[in-house]
Amino acid sequence: MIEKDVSTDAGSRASGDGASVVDAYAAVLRPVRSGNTFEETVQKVLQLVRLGLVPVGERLPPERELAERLQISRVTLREALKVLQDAGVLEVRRGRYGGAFVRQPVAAPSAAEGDGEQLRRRAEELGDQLEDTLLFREVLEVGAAELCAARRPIGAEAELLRELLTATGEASLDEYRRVDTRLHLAVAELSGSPSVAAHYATVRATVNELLDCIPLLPPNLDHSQCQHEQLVEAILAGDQDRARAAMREHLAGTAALLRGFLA
Amino acid sequence: MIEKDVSTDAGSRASGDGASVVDAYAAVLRPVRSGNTFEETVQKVLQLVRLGLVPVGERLPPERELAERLQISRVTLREALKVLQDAGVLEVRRGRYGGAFVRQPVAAPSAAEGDGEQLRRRAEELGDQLEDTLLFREVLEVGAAELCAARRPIGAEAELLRELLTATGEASLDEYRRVDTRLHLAVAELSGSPSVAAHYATVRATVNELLDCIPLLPPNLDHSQCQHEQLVEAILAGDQDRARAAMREHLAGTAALLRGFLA
DNA sequence: CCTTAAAGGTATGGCCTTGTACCATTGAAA
DNA sequence: TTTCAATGGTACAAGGCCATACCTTTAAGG
Repeated sequence: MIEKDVSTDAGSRASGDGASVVDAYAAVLRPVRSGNTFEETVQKVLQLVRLGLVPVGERLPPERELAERLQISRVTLREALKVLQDAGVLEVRRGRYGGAFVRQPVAAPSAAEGDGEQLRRRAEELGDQLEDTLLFREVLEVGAAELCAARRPIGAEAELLRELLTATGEASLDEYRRVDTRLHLAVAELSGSPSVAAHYATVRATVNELLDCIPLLPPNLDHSQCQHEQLVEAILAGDQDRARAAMREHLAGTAALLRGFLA
Repeated sequence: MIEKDVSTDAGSRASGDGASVVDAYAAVLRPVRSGNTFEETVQKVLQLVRLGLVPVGERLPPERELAERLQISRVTLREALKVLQDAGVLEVRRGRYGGAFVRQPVAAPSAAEGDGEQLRRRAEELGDQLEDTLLFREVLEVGAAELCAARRPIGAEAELLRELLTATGEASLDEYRRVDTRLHLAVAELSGSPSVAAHYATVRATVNELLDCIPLLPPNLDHSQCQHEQLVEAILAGDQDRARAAMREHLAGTAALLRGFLA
């Protein structure tokens, strides 16, 4: 019953009269593909680099393996690698023991342009997507922390978390972001939902791109590490509420940092 | 420092020695596209139907509009519609005031095959993806409820939630699933993150496909409605903790129902 | 009736993507 | 030194997907 306003409007709201509150179809009718295969592939490979999964100086998996895992043809993959090579992100060497190596990123000219300039440019490119990204990240990470705690990792999984926690504690400024990313990604993976992990990886790559524009200060780092400890402790204890709270607080710090530089 | 185990393993773990705990690349190196454009388009259109966004008897937006919103060519869209037409999901009529109309789904032969038979088949098709879907759904919905409460909808947004709540309360068994979906989707949209809403739509379409295999009982329905009231009340009050708790409890019911039929 | 606007139906040429097979280079190991 | 296997580099033909333009059908409204 009551097929009036709320229900029957579903159709008309989207097509004709212009979205009273929300476009009912908006969540479904989005672009099927975010670009051509080649562009998406460039982003995927960039993710491997931005997330620090392939450290500077290391090489990507061989083309044939990459193409297979990404389910694309080697030809298309190579087009993407070519672009990244031209952009100076990768260095490709031939022959046995060759491959695509991650190059040292060009030192950001942050001294030449007041801190935050580059960040603002990036943020502008993202537009509304920035807020979306930060919110989506929060949903994913807080949820992952909670699921992870609910599963109460033991054995090798618990050991992995402990190792990563130690690593973040001992990491230098240079490697901190990379190790930090690995820790968060591990939590996402130990949530038990591959989808959560995959989407987190995508979102985090975007966030890292922004974070790389601003300086990493030791005080922030100490504070961050303290929260990491809280988080891992809560997860290993199986305390969902504390895990969630610790993660949320941790994220609030990052979000505030970014918003601060943008304001 | 400590570039040992945890960090340096990133590469080798993925390529060579076989994933001690998790494959470090797993979250990133997934198929770039989940199939050809045409298949993905079929799924998108099916989503509109499964989510009840286009009710039985109503018609989809015109081909030209659909193609534009999905960012695909009309040719490809038409191939997808053709398949759905052949499958009996849509009825396409030509001429002005024509279009692709949603047909009454064929009555499930649930009487002929003991309840849950069809469900088990579907679940088997999904495999590991089922658990992933349920977990991902929980993360998205619980997170959305919390964000939604944090934004504390007012005015038209609050009104929308109230209307949908009333609609679910007064809905008949036949329309319940559709209106329920609309309510949940509204919460996801009011989270402020389009990504959350979009992914929820996808996940929910899968869940609905499973739910449509099992009978809807009035007792479950009453219980569900009670939780809806709790949820909306908490959201409108801006009470994040209660909103999260209400949503989680609500989802636990559905998950238990599904798992029960599968066990 | 006839007109007309809105919808689905069809055809063509071109670019993107793929699968497959084969070539070229390199450095470790025999 | 020679061999060999792993890795990047190249070529070609088939199919997918797209933009565009145009045709056909239908029912409301004059």
